[in-house]
Amino acid sequence: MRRSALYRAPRGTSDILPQEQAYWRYIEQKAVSTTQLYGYERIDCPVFEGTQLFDRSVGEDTDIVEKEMYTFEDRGGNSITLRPEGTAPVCRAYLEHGMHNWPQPVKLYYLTSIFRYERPQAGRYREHHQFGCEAIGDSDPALDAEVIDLAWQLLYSLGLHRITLQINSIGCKDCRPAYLAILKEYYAHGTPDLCPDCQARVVRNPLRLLDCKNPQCQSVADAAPKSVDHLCPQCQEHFSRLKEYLGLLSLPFRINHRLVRGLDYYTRTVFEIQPEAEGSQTTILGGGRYDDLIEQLGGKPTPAIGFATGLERIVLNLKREGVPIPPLPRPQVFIVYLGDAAKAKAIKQTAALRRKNIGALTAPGGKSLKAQMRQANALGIHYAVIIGEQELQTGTMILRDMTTAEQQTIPGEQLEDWLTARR
RNA sequence: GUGAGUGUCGCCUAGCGGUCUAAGGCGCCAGGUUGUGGCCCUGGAGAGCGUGGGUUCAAAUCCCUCCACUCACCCCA
Repeated sequence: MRRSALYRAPRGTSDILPQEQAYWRYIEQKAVSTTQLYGYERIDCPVFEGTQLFDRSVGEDTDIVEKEMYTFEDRGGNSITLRPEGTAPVCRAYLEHGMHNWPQPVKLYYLTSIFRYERPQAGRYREHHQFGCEAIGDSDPALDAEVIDLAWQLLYSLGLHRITLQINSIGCKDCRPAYLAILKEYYAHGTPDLCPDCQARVVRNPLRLLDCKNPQCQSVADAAPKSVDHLCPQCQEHFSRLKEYLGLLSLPFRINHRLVRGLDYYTRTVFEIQPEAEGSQTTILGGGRYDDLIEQLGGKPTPAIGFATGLERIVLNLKREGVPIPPLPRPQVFIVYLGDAAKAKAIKQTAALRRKNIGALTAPGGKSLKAQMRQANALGIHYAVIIGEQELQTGTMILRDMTTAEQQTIPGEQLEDWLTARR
């Protein structure tokens, strides 16, 4: 038993410890710098929203709304939900702040925690973190291509090279009903033994029939009518232009006729990026167009497209692929002292260096010289400075390079310059 | 919601009915002469074996309960 662990992080949540932070900082920095290249600006929305926002946008028949939301009543009696996805809040903000008056499309990115009540497993948590981009206010397939390009470049530049891009078009509100009718018709005939889930889907959410993973449904779904064969002329045009633009960008995409997504708001373009490696959590990044969402939320008809990617899954894949991660910066110098007079000097010197933006440490407590040196070494500090009686009297310091074990004595007043030169 | 697996010091692991007042490695702390790290050596702190119950003369070791965690299904990032 862990006596020290009377309290534990709630199921499906985890502490991101210092030794993991290099991964997170790496991804964050790359995400920020990459999106800047495409003109995105950051937005941070509240951790919770009114429950209705998600009911309306994500779709009441989706798993997320049906059984995965953290919903509760606040003290004022309002139904509140911890955000289970990032797009709806951004759209809410778009409307609330009149962003339709900004230059269109409005390009926003977010980096936040997401909450879903699920059974945790590898790459799936109750609290996880998503990085997402939304481009709101333009329907040009060139924008679709640009967003997909951004998603691809982000993952690729992180060092994930063994990835695949899949796209599909699931039509719009004009042509999808007819397609769904055809799909239902197909499933109504000649489909002897569907899994129980699919039997329910035929009525409730026929599009989802296509991505059923149940073996007995595979062949049926494979041979099902394809959405791309039943697009209206506008959607057809949109999709073929998209493919053309993706070609221009040299993005190696594959059309997956069975790619549909689990949120109801998607229209036309949907896409996913998956790692080539085996594993249960196949989707590392997913997104698509949602041309009707803003209108559904009470705005004017406003086309939009976006994607989101799970940071935990990126970390998982970075580790699996053995991608080298740049280490986080450490203090440059550790000041070691001998005796009380030297300790006072060390404290002053450490503070002075910090005020000059040089990371510096000194050991609290009455540690021996040996212990201080050990600590400097264990922390991976590049330089040690030693101040003892002799140095105090001569106004010098011993400067030791911990990586080469070379050391020299320098005048104390030169320390700052010396370190600055070697930063 | 369903299924499978696991549960011994901070981490990893040994022990599989008595020799366990539980062992080792990593890590941590302190030393290895007088002012110096990494290797090496010595010592120290640190668990009573997830929980409750049962079987037994005897349980970390067998059985059951519950709990937790992990993995997988579903779905999603």
